[in-house]
Amino acid sequence: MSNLSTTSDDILASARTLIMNGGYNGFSYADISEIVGIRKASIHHHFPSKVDLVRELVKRYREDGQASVAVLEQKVPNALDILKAYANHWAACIEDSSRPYCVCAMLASELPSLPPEVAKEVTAFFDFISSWLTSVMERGTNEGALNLTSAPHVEAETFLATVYGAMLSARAYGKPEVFPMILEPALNRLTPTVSH
Amino acid sequence: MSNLSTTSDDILASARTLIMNGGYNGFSYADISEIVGIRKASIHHHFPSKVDLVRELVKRYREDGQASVAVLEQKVPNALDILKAYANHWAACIEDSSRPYCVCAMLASELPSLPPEVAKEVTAFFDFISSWLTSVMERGTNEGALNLTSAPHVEAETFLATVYGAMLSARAYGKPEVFPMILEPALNRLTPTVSH
DNA sequence: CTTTGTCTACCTTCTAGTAGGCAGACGGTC
DNA sequence: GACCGTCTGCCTACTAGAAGGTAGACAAAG
Repeated sequence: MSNLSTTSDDILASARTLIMNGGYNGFSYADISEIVGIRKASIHHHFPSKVDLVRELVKRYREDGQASVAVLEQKVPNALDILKAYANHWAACIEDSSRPYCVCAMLASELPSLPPEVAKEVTAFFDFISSWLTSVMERGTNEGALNLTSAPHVEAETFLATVYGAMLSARAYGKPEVFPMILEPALNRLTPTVSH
Repeated sequence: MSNLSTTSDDILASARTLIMNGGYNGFSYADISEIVGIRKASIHHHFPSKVDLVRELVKRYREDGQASVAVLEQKVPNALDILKAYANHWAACIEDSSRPYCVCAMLASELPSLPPEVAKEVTAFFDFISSWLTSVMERGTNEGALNLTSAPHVEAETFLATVYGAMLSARAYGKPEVFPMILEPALNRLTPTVSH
């Protein structure tokens, strides 16, 4: 296993945590420097500018998401179970406060004030999640695993908005349990009625 | 009409716009200074510190919201119509990009890194909106104006999450039309079936 | 004659970013 | 195996500008 974490990985990991908490303007190279245990100038060696750093961070965040989704699709055949797994992923992150907020949700809310190179990557992330969820909705309704009341892409956007809205509410109230409280009825609504 | 805008009102108004775009750490006294046409030091005369400024801003934002809600409740008797009016308010703000994002949604996402005095006011805003929406849901289901499938407070949180999630999506995609696209089916779901 | 609102001038700390030095690892040549 | 240049990663030391904030003067209004 050559799974040793490199310094640049450590830098990206600490930046991810910092952005999750305070957004793009809420952290500095000095903050990363303290966490990683390296001097500011050394960070510039790995990522010449802050834009380079965050652009790379979001790019990897999206690529990791794409990889996770691919694994999930292979392991879980049922479309409803996929949506549940996605919701549970965030529920767990919020519950144990390991990653209680999506980096791209944070950056999306700051979009208008973000450097354009970073903004582009953030938009690309949302395009990815959106088209993936749409494909899950389409497949699920075709296979009878999902009960849709609107067009698949509308259901996909609704589900995404519910997840991200619930994430924000959990943070605003400081109550992790708000997330599953909102997601449970949302998933029930998508569950086909078994008996009839 | 003594509705002349004072300097401190101008400061608050420009700060609101700046926070809407880039959050708490995304603006400075220098930015306000440029917009209002006044020196930095003069802003400190009105609001000694940045915390004072934003605390007052959020406090007024909540008070204005409470006043608007009171007017709405008096003018519109039907609970479903109230929810529609609330959704339409945001749809209009997003459409004409006058106030395309809620100040408190912006600040809530930054909550962990916010000065505690500001965080307190933001939390108070969400508590207000939440309890208001819960009361609307309760009244609506009692009067037969709303069709709820979960407990009133769960429906309230779901509705709030949908609105704020849809706001984020509209911003992330740069497409205002995403907001009404998500809200329409959400409101339909709450509409009682007329004939049967 | 005090209060209010503005100004200029300044301070300290933090910001992203740069210049240049130094030590060790890598790879090739004799 | 000894020698040699290059490359990598980190360092100290520095810069210019922006951040939030202060001191004190001034003018107008009550």
